[in-house]
Amino acid sequence: MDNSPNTLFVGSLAKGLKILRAFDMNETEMSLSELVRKTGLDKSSVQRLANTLYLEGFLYKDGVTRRFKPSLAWLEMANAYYWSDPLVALAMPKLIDLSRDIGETVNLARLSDGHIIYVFRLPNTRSRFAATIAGSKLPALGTASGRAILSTWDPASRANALRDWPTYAATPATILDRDQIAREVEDAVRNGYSITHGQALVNEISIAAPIRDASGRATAAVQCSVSGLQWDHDRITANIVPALTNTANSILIPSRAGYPNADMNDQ
Amino acid sequence: MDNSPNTLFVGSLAKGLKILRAFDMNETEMSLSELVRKTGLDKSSVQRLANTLYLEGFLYKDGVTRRFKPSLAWLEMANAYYWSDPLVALAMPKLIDLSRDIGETVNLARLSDGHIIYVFRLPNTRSRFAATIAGSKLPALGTASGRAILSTWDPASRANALRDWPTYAATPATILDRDQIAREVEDAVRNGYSITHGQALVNEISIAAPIRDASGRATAAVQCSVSGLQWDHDRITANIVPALTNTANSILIPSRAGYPNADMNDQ
DNA sequence: CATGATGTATCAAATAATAATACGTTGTAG
DNA sequence: CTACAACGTATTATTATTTGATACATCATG
Repeated sequence: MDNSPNTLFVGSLAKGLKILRAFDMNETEMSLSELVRKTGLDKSSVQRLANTLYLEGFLYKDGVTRRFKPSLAWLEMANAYYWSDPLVALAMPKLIDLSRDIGETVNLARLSDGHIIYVFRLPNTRSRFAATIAGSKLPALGTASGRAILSTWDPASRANALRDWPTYAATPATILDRDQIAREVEDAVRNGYSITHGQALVNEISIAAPIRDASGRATAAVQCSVSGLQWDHDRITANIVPALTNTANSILIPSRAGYPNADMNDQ
Repeated sequence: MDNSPNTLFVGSLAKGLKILRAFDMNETEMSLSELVRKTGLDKSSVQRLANTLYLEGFLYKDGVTRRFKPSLAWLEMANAYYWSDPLVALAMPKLIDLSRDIGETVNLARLSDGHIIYVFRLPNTRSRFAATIAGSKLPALGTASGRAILSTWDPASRANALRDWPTYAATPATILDRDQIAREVEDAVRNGYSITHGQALVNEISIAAPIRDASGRATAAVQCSVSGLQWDHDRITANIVPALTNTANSILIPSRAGYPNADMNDQ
């Protein structure tokens, strides 16, 4: 496949990871042959690799159906991530306060390769399941968080992102026109926050404010999601935006002592 | 090491996983040589494996310090887990309601190999960071959730667990005496819930109710954590316990069509 | 009962991972 | 200012490990 024929590259490990990545929202548990189909790997390889993952506790295996699925070890990995990302510890208490304040769902979003990943979420109302769990991934250009982040970038980087980042539809209302998205980002530059209607879920309004680093540039955002059936633009501007932007602005990312602010996560 | 000399076992993959597991609460980012020390693997192996994990996007690498740390891919794995565990979708909306009701932190806890893993958490008050992030792992016998779960087991299995499961201290107040823990479990059998004081965090009171499957046996629990400085036993019994047990009882795990209720996760 | 799909087990062949070694850089101590 | 130690990186011959073809077992279907 895409194996670098590099001597510093362990193909078997990469194949194993490919099996881990085969599980997602749509494929929550898979048989051996389904894994073969989805990964494109050899049957024998999948057999050995999946078995290894099973023996190592990274996959559960149903004794009856023989199907594999993710194990709780996957959550322990998330836990290790949470400890490793300084922004999480920094933002968590403030987002908890914000969540209590406005009584609506708030999220911490991070940028990763043109996509937004929700790092943690504090749901306050029943909502679509997808909107309540961490680790969800969306094209950044289609999210309030992505646009809020972009609004802090210099014009050149912004233009590149607006040209290169992916866009695909999540709901019928998803905006795919890059010029229109560019205008939304311009709005965010002026306002200090971004707002979207039904981009990820129908009738969901998202409001996001960027979390700037010492240089003023953002790679993360605080996002609030509310129901379009219960909130209109005026009430959002009055009751949510101030608290949201305050929260985002109060999160001060320390530039690493000795080094310029190099962030491992962004871009 | 502990390699099964099995032909269905891929050693390189297992070593790669060992590197992933090296990251935890205490070691959030590691250099090459730190990884060598922590994993016990050969320097060259770690070099190749870590490099592979980096190329595959499972580790970030700081360009300046050359240190590795978990990537956002670890959260995407958590996301796949959430989709794969039917209990999560079942419990999430009810826990959100519960969280609003009582205004305190509620968790979904799962049993895994004598330990409790917090599957998701809905924090409502600032608290110790460790208590706000998913994927945390604690010895089941030391947690309200673990005891609530055990209280639903038949006496024989319960006795085995009380004998075999690990116990180690998380706070100075942690109870390590297995006879005393057995009495706490007996209390839970009578009451339908379990309550602990300062077992995981100082001054934290935890209350947990078991989530029973069709046979009446539990491998998961709803847990609520409150501050011992603000809550006493009476108020907890009056204001939290009813809502908590109601919530837990309202979560009905469907036995899989055609199969007896075989759960891949437990024991 | 035959057929096809799937999970499991085995084994010879050779590819792909190994670990020793050497090199370049950085930071510290003498 | 030099020497040394610690670390990350690169290279290579050797060999062990992974490979994938094959065969067998089990189960569901018509």
